[in-house]
Formats: sequence, C-alpha cells, structure tokens
Amino acid sequence: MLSMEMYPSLTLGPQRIGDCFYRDRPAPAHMPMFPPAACDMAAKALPQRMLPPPPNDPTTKTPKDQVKMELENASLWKQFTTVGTEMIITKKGRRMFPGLRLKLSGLNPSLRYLVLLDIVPLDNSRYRFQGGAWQAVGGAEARLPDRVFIHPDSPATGAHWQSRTISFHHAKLTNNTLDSQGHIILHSLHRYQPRIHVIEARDVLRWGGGQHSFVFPETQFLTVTAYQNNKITELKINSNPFAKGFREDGMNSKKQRDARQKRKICDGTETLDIVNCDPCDSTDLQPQQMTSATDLQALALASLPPMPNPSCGFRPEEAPYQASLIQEQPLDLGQAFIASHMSDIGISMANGMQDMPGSEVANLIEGSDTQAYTSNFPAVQANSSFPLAPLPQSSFLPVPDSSDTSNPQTIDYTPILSSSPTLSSSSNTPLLQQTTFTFPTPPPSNSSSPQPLLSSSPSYHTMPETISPHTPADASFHAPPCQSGLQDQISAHSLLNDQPLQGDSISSASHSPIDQTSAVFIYPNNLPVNPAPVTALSNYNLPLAPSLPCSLPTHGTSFPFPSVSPHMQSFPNMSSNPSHHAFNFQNLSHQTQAFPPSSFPHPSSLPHPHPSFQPSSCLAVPSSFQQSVSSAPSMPPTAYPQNLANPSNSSYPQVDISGIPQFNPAAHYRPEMVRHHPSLLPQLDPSLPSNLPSSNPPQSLYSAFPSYPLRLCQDPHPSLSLPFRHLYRQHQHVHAHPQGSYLDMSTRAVY
DNA sequence: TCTGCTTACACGTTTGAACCGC
DNA sequence: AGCGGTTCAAACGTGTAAGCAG
Repeated sequence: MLSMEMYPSLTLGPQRIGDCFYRDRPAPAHMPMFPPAACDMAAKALPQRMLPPPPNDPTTKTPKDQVKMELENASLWKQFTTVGTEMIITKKGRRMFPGLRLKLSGLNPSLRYLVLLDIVPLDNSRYRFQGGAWQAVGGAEARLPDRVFIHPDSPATGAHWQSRTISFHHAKLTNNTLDSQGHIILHSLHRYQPRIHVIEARDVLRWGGGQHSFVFPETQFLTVTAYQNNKITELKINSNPFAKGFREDGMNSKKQRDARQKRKICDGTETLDIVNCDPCDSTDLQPQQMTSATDLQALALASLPPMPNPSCGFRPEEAPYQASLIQEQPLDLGQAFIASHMSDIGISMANGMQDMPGSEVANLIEGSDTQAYTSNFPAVQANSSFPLAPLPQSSFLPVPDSSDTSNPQTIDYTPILSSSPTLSSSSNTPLLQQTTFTFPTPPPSNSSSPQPLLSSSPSYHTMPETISPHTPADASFHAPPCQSGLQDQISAHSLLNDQPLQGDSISSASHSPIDQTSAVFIYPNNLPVNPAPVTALSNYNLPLAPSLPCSLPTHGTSFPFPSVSPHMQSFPNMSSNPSHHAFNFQNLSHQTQAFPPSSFPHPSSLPHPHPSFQPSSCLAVPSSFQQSVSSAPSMPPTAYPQNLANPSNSSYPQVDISGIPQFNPAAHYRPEMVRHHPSLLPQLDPSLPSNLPSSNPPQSLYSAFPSYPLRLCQDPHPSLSLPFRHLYRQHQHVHAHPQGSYLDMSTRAVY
C-alpha cells in the first residue's frame, strides 16, 4: 500500500538503537530484528548529509489539522457509484473517468506540498458482473506493484494548490504488470479505492512535516477491460467529452455504426463513393460517417450534423502546464529521492501522532460527533448496484447532506487517527468506528510539525549513483549482525524469483489461514485463485534487500509487510501460531477483535474472520484504511451487491492519516539505507503503527495484502525547481533488479 | 462453450505548430 | 520583431466489436 509512510528521520539518537527492534512491540515479546549494535553501526555510517535538519522549526508548522480536500466532481462520481463505477484498464494505459478533481484548503500558502494519488485494492476479491450486478467470485489476484502518481505540479506551494482545481485526469490505469510507462497497475475485475495524499515538502530535498491522506468512498471503482454494465457505458458516453461520438447524435452512435455496418455489407468496401451507397441505406448516409477522401467530398456536400450536446460534467481542467511542453523523457525518479522523501513523510506522520495526547483522543472518540454520523448514515446505498463498499458501513458512516454535492465533506481525521492508543486500548468497536468517521470537522491536531528528514545536500544531487541499490554505498549498511538466516533466505528467494512481486506474497499467504486477520492475510478462499507458491518467504511481495537488514526493524509494526514478514518468518511457528499476531501484527489482531466478526459466510473467513469492513477502514491511515479495504473480502460475496455506500450520501469524510499515533516520531529511518535498498522503502501506507508504547500496542492497520510499496510516477515537470528535476534523473534499477520493483518511477510525462 | 483480454477501428477532443494580420 | 488570433493536422482519448486465448 502506498504508504508514504514515513521513514523516520535520520536522527540516530539512543532510541534509534532500540528501533532496530520493532519499536512498537513489547521488548520481551519479540526478538530484536537486528542487533542494536549493528544498527548503531549502520547509523554511524550514515553520511552527515543524511542527518535531519534541526527539529522544531517553526517555519515548518502547518495547520495540518485544518487541511481539507473536496472532491469537486463528487456529483459525477456519485452518479457512477450508484450504478457501480467501472474503469477501463488497457495495456497502454487508460485515463480515469470520471477523473479526480479536487479542491484543497487549509494548507500553508507558503509551504510546498506534494500531491500524490495512489489506488489501493478495496478487498481481496475478484468480481464478476452477473445478473446485472457485481458479485465477488473468488480471491483477488496477486497484489500488483503499487505505484503512486505524483501530481505534475508537485511540489507546489499551498497557495498554488488552493488556488485551483487539482486534477489527476492524466493518471492512467493499466493492467500491464510489466508497464514501464509509470501507469498505475491494477488487476481487472477488482475493486479499488483511489487515495489522495498531500505531503508537505519544505523543499525538494526535504519531505515530511505533514501528510494528509484523503479517501473519497464514492471514487471507488471496479476495473474492467470492457464495460460490463450498460448503464456505466451510457453514463460514460454521456459524461465524457471524448466519447461524444458515441452519443445518440454522434457519428459513432449505435445507429450510425449499424448504418456503417450495413453499408459495409452491401458494398463490401468502405472506399466506395457514398453516392453509391444509397441502395443500401441512403437515409443513414451522413457526411460524418465518411472518412475516405471521397467521403470527405460527399461530406462537403452534406449539411453538418448537429454538434453533440456538450452538456457533460466533464470540464477538463486547465492543465497548469501544457502537456506538450513536457517531454516524455524518462524521468528517473531516483530511488534515493523517493526514499528520502518517503522517510520524511513518515517522520512527519509519526510526529503528528506522537503529539496526540491519549486523553484528547479518547475525548474525540467519545465525542458527540459519533452520534451525528451514526444516525445519519443508514440512508446509504440505496441505489447502488455496486458491491458493498468496504469503506463505510451504513451504520457508522456519517451521512453528509446528500444534497450538498458541491461541498463534499472533508473531515480531517487526524485527531481521530491519532487516537490509536485509545483505540487499541478499547475493544469497543463502535467507538473505534466513531472515531474514524464521525468527526464533521477536523479537531485540532497536535500533530506534527513538519520534520524534514533530509538536510539538503549537494551531494545528493550530484551523486545519484549512491542511491542505487547496487552501489558500493550499500556496503556501509551491510551489518553482518543484522543479517539473519532469514534474510539470507529472503535474498535467495528474491534472486531465485525474478518476480519480485505479489504473486508470491499473496499466494504464500494463503498457506497460513490463521493469518487472515493478520498481515499475512490471504483468504483461504483465495487459494484456488491464487495458487500458492511455495515458500513462506514468498509471502512478501517485495524482495528484501539482503544487505539492509537493519532498516527493517525501524518500521516497527508499521513497517510494510514485505519487510516485516520475512522476519516474522524467522520465528518459529510464526505462520501457524496465532500469537504471532501480537508480535508483528499486534495491531491487526487487536483491531480484528474490535471489529465485529464478519458476516461473511466465506468458509475460509469464518474460522478466522477477517474484520468486516469498518468505518475505520476509511481511514486513510495507511494501515487502517488498508485493512478495512482489504477486509472487504471478508464480506460475503453475496452481501456485496447493493450494499455499496450510496454515493448520493457520500461525502464521506476524508481521512487524514497524518494524525495516526502509530507513526511515532521516535521511529527513525535512515534514508540512506532506504536509498540503497528500495525494497525496504516504507509504504505510503501509514498504517504501520510505530512507536506506541509497548504496553499499548497500536491498532493493527495492516491490509490484507502483504505490501503496498510506494511507486512514484511522474516526469520532470518544467515547473520543478532545478534541484528537484535533478533528482528525477537518478538511475532506476527497478525493473531489472529483483528487489528494485519497489521503486518504479515513471519515465513518462504525466500531469 | 464461456469468459475475459487484446486489438483495430472510427470518431471526437485536445494540443501546438504554422500562418496571418496588426 | 513582437503579439494575438485563427487554422489545421497530429496525437490522444473514447467505446465498440471482432478475434483470440485459456
């Protein structure tokens, strides 16, 4: 999951040593992933330039708790959602329609931000359109490499973002797992949920300080290679200007196409003079239908057909930058660049959460807001033929005024999320749900002040090579003590399997049914669909960097599965012993308990019910959100149809993951290490809990999928500052390297 | 045989270079 | 030479349908 999660800052204080363990784990409960000494050594090996900037920089303070995002074309989305949004995916990449058109507010006008889009699975199911509705028919395909689409304006000031509509209509979806264009790779016939992330970037070299993630439930969709629902087709045609030709009055309408077909049959060739077509269907002959030279002549003689009614909701936003101006040159978004930024982000999140007092959280959770949403939500999903959206449970989602489409609710959940400790301590599901969804307005957050992770360093720009996983620089991090047998296995596994990805992870996960509620999650039912491979190691999508064992522990439970899992594997009975949840996925197990057992009849899920979708899943909180979305599969397939939250009700609050307490600032990542080991990069998904007191483990927010590696897709935008663009030129090792799949920087221009 | 994916196709939209006039 | 407006063709986006593969 894309968790731009945060790599903890580079601060290598005493706590850093402890970070060699899963920091949020009770020490006695688990073994340190890596010997502190080794980690310490690695820390010392870090170049000075990697050290974080001075803390408490007032200039970085951002009213993150006030950051809000609105889905500008929410009404359009809702129209589609009521029918069941389908998105075409093609090998070459297909744009999304409707597109994501957003309005941001609450940003610090003077600070720079990155706006990212990622799309995460809503559940572990594969769907089929049967009987006029979508039904889950099996397990999901292996998780594909996650990619992040960086808005081309990034980084831009808060003033910039707030002064215009932010559109991601240039983002493309593909089902080509080998896509090298930087498109977002998705599986066909799966359900997905787009997420928007706003990340503070003090400058091109320093990300972090604040991250806000927003999820609009009405934007979830099913991927298809061909439209299944005629209603969707009609909606698309009527709404998308590019499809005007297929409208009733268009030249590519059914009527016209039939006429063409008729002529074709009659004449046996399309090149004939239209005049000669009369015998077949003179009445249908329209100038518009002719494309040949002769046709054009005829066209000149005919009256022009009425222009298609341009009344569509689609208003291509004015691209801030002309596409033409941007060369589709490969942009090497250096791993170091990404890694470092991710680290920054992670830090900021951690800080924000850390700052949140438990009492405040509790108050928030138990606030009166809860009732407000709970009482309103029931109206949901009246018309939707869409499978149940895992996100909002009707009884828990706040129901914004459906009539107010122009003002989608934007709720900052920072405080809510930051209340993780409370959540974890409380098994009260309703409370948890409340905290997740009920805040109509963003409560003040103590969260984070921006924390730049990386200090600007000239060398950073000039030494792209050092970023490469293959560079000698890695050597400094090869802390032998950290290298466990498991690591070796992992490495071997990675090497043996050129396919770094998910396939393995998911399938392998299926081997341990017990893990359904844990990070290892694959639904047993998925087994048939996802034949499991082989080794436990295969559970992890991302190949681990053998040379960087120490980086793993720093993530704590919040660490992306790929990294974590391998270590878990090293523990005896890890896969079979439920207790291991407490170890690495304590949060998850806890959350599972908090949630009511899934009603999902799914045989496999019954024994180990995956948490049914809870409002918390709406939490963009990386983990929480993911889990919730991932947990969707736990819902009975039969229950899906018609259960989708009704978009009309929607304006579901967006989730601000920045406030997640799990992301404790205490946890620090070493960007350097990250750079050299792409596979260890944190996922954008902040779901990973981090520094909660060991006594009070964070709620588990793990998704059902092993990992959500961050993949940034963008091209060097002219608007980028020089240094920023420079970063994009860094080498990529992604596809070629078994472990490099983690970073898949786009080499094309995107907007 | 069925389902799903790929590809070619036709049409409309977008984009930007070329052209023209001031 | 510079600027602004218009024209036009290529690129791109779109849904459809045929063909193919499993």
